[in-house]
Amino acid sequence: MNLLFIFKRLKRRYGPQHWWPAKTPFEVIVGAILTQNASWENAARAIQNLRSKKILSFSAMKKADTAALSSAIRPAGYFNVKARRLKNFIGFLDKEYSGDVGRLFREDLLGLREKLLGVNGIGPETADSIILYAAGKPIFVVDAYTKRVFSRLGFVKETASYGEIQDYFMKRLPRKAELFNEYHALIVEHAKRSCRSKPLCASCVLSSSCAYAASLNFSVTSL
DNA sequence: GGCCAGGACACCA
DNA sequence: TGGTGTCATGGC
Repeated sequence: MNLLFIFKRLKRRYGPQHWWPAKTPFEVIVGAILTQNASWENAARAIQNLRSKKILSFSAMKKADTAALSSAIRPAGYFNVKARRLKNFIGFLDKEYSGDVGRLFREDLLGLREKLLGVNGIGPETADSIILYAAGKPIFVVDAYTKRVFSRLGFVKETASYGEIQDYFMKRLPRKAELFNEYHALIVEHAKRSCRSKPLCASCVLSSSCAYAASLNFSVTSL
């Protein structure tokens, strides 16, 4: 049982996920910030508000004041914080790349990651989501779902850091953006359907008593 | 009414 | 380096 095998089973079960749900790379970036510790549904509401208020572009967002932004993105939660974070990114993009996302993405993967992490409000997961889903560069995105599912499976420790989990995947998978794209999306889809309960659900994911695991033909003993 | 959702950061020891 | 408090809406 390896990571590619799990990927194939997840894909067979859930099908292609077509991530990221956005129209442009800029919208991916906005969405990545808005979905921080929020459901995608709420982030999508906030994006729709930005769209209808015509502040879903670099130039419009640059002109908009923070109060207008925060008012539009209320449904995503933490709206004051996230409005500031959007502004931080806009300021960074303006200053260093003249507002051109394409120029930003011409940085090599590690350079891009370092640049993004330098923006206050963009942490590891948000940076990697932007790199993978907006820039199309191969980096594995780790989120709470990834950690929950794969620590339960015994692949990584429950206390593993973001970097440790990311290394675990990237050392064992071919470095292909399409694979990383689909894998992360499938983990999210699977976890949303089967792993919501807390404390850790013993029957989650790969236990033979888990309906979803059974549907995937997984079992802990076959690991 | 409580818990959770595709985190990140400031602050502290 | 690691732990804790904070930010906040909307669905179940």
